[in-house]
Amino acid sequence: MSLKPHTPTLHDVAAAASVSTATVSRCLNFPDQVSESTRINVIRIINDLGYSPNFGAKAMAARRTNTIGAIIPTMENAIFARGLQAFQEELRLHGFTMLVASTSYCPNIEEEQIRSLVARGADALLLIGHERDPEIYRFLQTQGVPALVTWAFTPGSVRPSIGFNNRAAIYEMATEVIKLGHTKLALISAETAMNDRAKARHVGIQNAMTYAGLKPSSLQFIETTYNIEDGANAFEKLMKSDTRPTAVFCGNDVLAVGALRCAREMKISVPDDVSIIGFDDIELAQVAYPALTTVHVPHREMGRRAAIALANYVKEGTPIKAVELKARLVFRETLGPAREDLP
Amino acid sequence: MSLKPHTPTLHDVAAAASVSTATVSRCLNFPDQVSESTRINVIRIINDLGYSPNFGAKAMAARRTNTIGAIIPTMENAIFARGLQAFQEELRLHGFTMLVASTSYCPNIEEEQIRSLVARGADALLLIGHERDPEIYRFLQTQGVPALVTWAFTPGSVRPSIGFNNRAAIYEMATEVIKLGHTKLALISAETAMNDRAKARHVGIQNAMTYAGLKPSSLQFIETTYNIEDGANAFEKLMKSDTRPTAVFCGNDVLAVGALRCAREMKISVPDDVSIIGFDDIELAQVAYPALTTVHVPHREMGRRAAIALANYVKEGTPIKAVELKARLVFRETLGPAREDLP
DNA sequence: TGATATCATGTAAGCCGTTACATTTGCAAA
DNA sequence: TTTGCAAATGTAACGGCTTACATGATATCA
Repeated sequence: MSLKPHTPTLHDVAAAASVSTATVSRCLNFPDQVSESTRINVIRIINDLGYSPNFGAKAMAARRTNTIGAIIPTMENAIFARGLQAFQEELRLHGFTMLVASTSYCPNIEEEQIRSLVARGADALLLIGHERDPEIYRFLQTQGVPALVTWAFTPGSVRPSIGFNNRAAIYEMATEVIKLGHTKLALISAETAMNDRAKARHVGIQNAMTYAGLKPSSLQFIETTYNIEDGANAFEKLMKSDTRPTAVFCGNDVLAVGALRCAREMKISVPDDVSIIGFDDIELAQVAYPALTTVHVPHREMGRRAAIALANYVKEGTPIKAVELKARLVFRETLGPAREDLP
Repeated sequence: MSLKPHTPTLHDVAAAASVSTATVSRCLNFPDQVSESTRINVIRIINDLGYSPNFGAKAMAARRTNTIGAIIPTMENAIFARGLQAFQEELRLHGFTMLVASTSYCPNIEEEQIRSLVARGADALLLIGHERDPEIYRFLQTQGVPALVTWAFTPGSVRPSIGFNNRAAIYEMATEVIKLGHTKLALISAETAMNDRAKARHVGIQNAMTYAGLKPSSLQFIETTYNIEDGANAFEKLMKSDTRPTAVFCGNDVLAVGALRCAREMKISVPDDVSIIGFDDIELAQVAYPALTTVHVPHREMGRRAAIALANYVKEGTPIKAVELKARLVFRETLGPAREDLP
């Protein structure tokens, strides 16, 4: 319906400059293959006409888009924002453009987005976590689109990934928590279906409990979606249960902040009455009051490394090799020793 | 370098199904124009082959991409996230896909991104704020790509926009602040160059001061980038100046939260010693402690309306008409009466 | 001076879909 | 059986760009 006022094409430029389309194309893509005089002339005409190459046509002819797609669960909170920012910045340095899509943590939408980005000609894909329908990996295979998994590093996984060991990181934290005398633990988690990170964190805590002689089955476990509100609700439920935990792990900082808010509303003192532990260490964590004890994830580093690996792979075919980064415990103010006087 | 294992094309599907490419195309785009038997057969083959249409080719042939681009200053914080989410959701309902790009508040990058999205065939663009090089508007004109401005509604502007009146909103807030006895005001703002929203907010406060008989030039004004850290630094500077303000407006909630953190570190009580006012009302504002008094921006509504307007324009040519939404003052805990006993 | 290498430019064949238009098929009515 | 029409399918042009290959012009050297 929007009747376009004839967008100028390569042809138009070529005609106006009295050269062939090939020459114009070369002016744009291989300037030094063209004599200076023609180049200057062509460039001038390009500007005059307001010419802009048609991406689709270009992609089709060149069979390359210099585009890398990133598919993340959500843009709503800052969890992936920083890593993505770094990814993009690094990609840019290598001459690539990033295309983002988000899935709302829904596998179907993820599949749709993957297909969409592939159709759009993404030269490669950045994915979060390993776990997804094998059909999808097969599809990527047929389409010849390499995909790199981040935000997770699972030793011995088939596919290379750049990330950290979710299980080990939370295991370490849980060990510290237990050392402080906590025995009644709870975890407010993301839904673990098709989410290997969430699963790994669940297992990590249980491992630590087992190691410390606690019954892993005593870990109170709530799955929920990732909003501040959800964190608050889950926390409230825990606090009202008859086996009130003394330490609450949260699947991420957003949930933890929600829990914190709920505690404030319920006049439950943190960390005196209950400890709260986050995950990710996004800015929110430092700003929260009391400041959140959490697991620091090397977002930027992860993004940067992923960009480099992917760029090199697409440009030179350098095989992608897995990289394990370290998550780090950050002790702030929401973790304290367990109260002894509770029922 | 990445030698692709021949991605299946429409032709391949057609050959395998012993029909023409036209028929396959119709199976995908107008299923009811095809007999059930062939359709089923074709679909099966499409799945077998893992065929996926080439976006570029499709765009070129159909001269339409069903893609709408959104160009926002940043994804790092949540300011635009919610609005964008709503924009995308609504777009999806209308059969469009959203492509996002961010500019880091840099006009050059913005121009680059606009060109990139146009080249990618965006049927329309969502832009934040009015102010940009007229050259860009001319370019969009030549390319026949409609653009809709949001996050701002400037009465009497040439271009239709869907947003709120930044000046009026902050004017209202400033009036309330002044009513509480504050006379020494400060504003921690985003850089105002090429940022009409920031400018409008600056002017809005000054207007309110003038109206109340205060000297607008007495407004202490700091321009900075948008990070928590920046908010903290700017706030510290203000608190150490000899004309310490009693109320500090912040260009957004992120800066305000930074200011809040700094106040805590400096043992300055909020709102007893100083009031802090945010802008946007992102989730952060409720979670902050003390909870932030701020200006609520109708993010989701804005995103939704923009999506509807753009979708209808692209599909049916319905002219886009400007919509003014209302921002709302939200009084929480960081605003209190001015202290009288200060020097 | 003629042979040859070098550089700038042109020609035209794709890349992969969509769609206007043409053709074939199937079936009901005459 | 023939005619007529609608439904199903096919044919092929086109969209904008890249690039292998061909051509033409200049410079280099023996």
